[in-house]
Amino acid sequence: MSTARIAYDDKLERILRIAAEVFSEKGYHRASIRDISRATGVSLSGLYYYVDSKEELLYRIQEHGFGTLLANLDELLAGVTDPHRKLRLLVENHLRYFVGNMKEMKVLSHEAESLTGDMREAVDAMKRSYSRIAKEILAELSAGEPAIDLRVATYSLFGMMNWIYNWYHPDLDVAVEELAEDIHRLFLRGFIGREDADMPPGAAEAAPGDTRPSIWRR
Amino acid sequence: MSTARIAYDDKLERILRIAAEVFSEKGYHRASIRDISRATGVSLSGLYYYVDSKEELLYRIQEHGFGTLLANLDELLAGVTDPHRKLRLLVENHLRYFVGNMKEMKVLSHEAESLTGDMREAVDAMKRSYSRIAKEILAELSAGEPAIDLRVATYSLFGMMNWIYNWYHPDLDVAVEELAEDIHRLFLRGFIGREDADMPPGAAEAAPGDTRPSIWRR
DNA sequence: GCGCCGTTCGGACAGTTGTTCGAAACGGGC
DNA sequence: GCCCGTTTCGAACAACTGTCCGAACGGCGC
Repeated sequence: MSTARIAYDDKLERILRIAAEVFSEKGYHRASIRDISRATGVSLSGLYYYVDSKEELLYRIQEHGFGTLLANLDELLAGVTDPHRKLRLLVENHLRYFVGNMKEMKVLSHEAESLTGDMREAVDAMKRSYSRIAKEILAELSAGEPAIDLRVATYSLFGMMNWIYNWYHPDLDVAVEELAEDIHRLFLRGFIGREDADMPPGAAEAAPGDTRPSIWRR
Repeated sequence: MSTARIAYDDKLERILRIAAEVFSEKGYHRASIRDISRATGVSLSGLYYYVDSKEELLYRIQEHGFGTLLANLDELLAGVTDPHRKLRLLVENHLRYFVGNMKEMKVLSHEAESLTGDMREAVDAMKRSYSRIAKEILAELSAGEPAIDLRVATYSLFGMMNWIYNWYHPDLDVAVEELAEDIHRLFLRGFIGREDADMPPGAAEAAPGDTRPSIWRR
């Protein structure tokens, strides 16, 4: 019974992972269930044993990706009070997962509007709490006198980070560590205005290398 | 004869403008030619008198948008030598058009991969020359010792600017002028590191208010 | 060996897609 | 008033879409 459950979960996970690849390559609407059937080796109707609809496939991919991103951020931020450190951890967490799961993250970033109804709302809610965390960190960081509109700053940060699926190639470009460092520095100096003022020692250092290569296996 | 030509052009332009709206609302693949027929009031087969295929519709929208963006940038940069000033003008030009033509620009940003073959290549070529201009400005700006990888910096800037279709609402958010100022400051300080050093007076000032509200009418 | 139940799949369904074709309507110049 | 090139459209096409149904399969407990 338990081994059957595990087999079921494994197969579902495999379907989701491959579906994410197909969606990221062709786009959600252009990709057909038949494409996913072909890519997974599971028959057309067989897919419907694991999932109720094509939309649920997209939902579970987004839910899974965003859930992991959020959970890991919570874990990383636990006990940390210094906002400089928090920002650094957020950027690093975000980019590490983005680069480590480019296909899935492209689907998260690019297919935001492809969900409808309750599933759309559920994912949007996660997105809202994620950006609220970021916005609060920036508010602490600017401490009273934000020279730059907080909404503009928050979404500029996300823009820098989420845009990478449009250009970043792990083979050609700088490694993730440097990418995270560059984007962190770019944003922080721009936002704070003065270089590293008030920053406690170690706040800008990289987090210990907790790689966790795939969101599908923890 | 000439008035007929004008009528033809006007109608084609109207079709493209409305098609851009439909594409931006439903996405290119989810929107059907029938949707565009309904929105424009032109019959299904009537559309094919103006355009050879659905893909050409998308192509002409992207071509038109990018072409205007590039042409106006060229015009603005003509004769300007100071890289600080150039950057400011680039950001302002980009954001002004983005905000003034949000629907079309969303189609440019979001449907980059929806074109194929030669049309894709043609638009990609425009995109390449646009980012080359930006990259060269950043190279001049950093003058020999770029603390941040140039590719990372360039695409971070584009990320900030192009992401706005995901969050910016003209009614709720700061005006375009402030948006451009914030993003310009955010990026410049982050990239240069020291505040406004070496910046000639007036370089950070806004360009004269040449609004040009729509790319479809010049 | 038998029956059960979780799993798999071929084949079909109705609806939608982009595109085409031939004919009709239009309008300016004779 | 007629003619001819431009413009418009209804109707149809084949291909493809997401989803569903009923039958078959497989291995496990008895």
